[in-house]
Amino acid sequence: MAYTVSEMAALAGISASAVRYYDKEGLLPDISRSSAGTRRFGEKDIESLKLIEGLKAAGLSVSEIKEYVKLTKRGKDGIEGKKAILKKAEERTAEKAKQVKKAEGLIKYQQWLIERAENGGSVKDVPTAEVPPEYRTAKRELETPVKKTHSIGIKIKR
Amino acid sequence: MAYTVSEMAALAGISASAVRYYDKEGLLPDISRSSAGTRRFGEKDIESLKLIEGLKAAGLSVSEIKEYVKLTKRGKDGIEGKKAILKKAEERTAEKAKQVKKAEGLIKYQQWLIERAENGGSVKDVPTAEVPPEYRTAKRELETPVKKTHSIGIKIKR
DNA sequence: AATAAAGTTAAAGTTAACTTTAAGTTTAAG
DNA sequence: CTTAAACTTAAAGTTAACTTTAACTTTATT
Repeated sequence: MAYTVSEMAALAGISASAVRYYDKEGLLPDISRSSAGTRRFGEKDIESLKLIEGLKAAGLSVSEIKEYVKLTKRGKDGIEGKKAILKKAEERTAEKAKQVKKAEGLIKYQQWLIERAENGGSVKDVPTAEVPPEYRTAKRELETPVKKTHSIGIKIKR
Repeated sequence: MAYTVSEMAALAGISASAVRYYDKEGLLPDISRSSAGTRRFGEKDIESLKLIEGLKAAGLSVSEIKEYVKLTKRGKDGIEGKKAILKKAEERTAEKAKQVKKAEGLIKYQQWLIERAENGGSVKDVPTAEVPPEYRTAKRELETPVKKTHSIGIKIKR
């Protein structure tokens, strides 16, 4: 019923040093110790580690997880705080999803450009009309990196 | 027709130090210099910067972009290498897409658990039958962090 | 009891992609 | 010609999430 740090790490599929790190950072609340000072983990600590791993996979930072764990200990009083943290994570995830889509598009466009080059097409100044519609977004992104938010005074020529 | 480093940076929406960094790392090939040594960027350098930004957004690392640029200079001879780099980026992107989906699921499940707690439900030992089907994957992920690849000899109890 | 394996802490190291700083030139404007 | 603004380089700093190392102690087994 009592596990050492290495056993816990093995159970969670992470390293012992990571478990010690989480403990030091306060993500694992109230880990008991033997009289001599070695950590003794119990069943509920396994739950804690599972939650940590889950929250990490959900995109929370270590300090957010720390906060989340602290809020959990406050019971109902901690609910609003936890909702706020999850909402932020949700927004970041949505942002990442966008980036992934953009990346997919850019990669496919580059691949298309290479295919085209292999078939003898030029790589310079590819007319939009020749670009399959699904790659046009990517093409535009490669053409307009200029942040033209509203002319912040970019002076050219000198 | 000739831009300074700051002008180029403004055009690309990045910092001047980042442009100098890319130059130092060899992502911007053959940037010309004034007789006194200051960088002078031309139109084709704008193209280079655009490509760099695109490849970054596509998930390539700085060293991969360096390689990609180098391969581009080798023309047809570089095509296979470029394909390989893009393929790796494609795989990483697919992996990220998976992670994003997992994160979404875990976040939604936590939110659902909180809702449930607000409505008086317990948080400990939620029976799967009460969990909406769309959250069950997340629930399972929180329950099985154990990598049971094939018993690598995790010995418990001591 | 001896010994190896594993535990403990604090502090330093790792990595990527830049940024910041320092110390010194160059350029553009007046 | 004089400045202020911008340029240059090399080197050090930043950040997150761990990992590694060092020096030492505890535990398990023989």
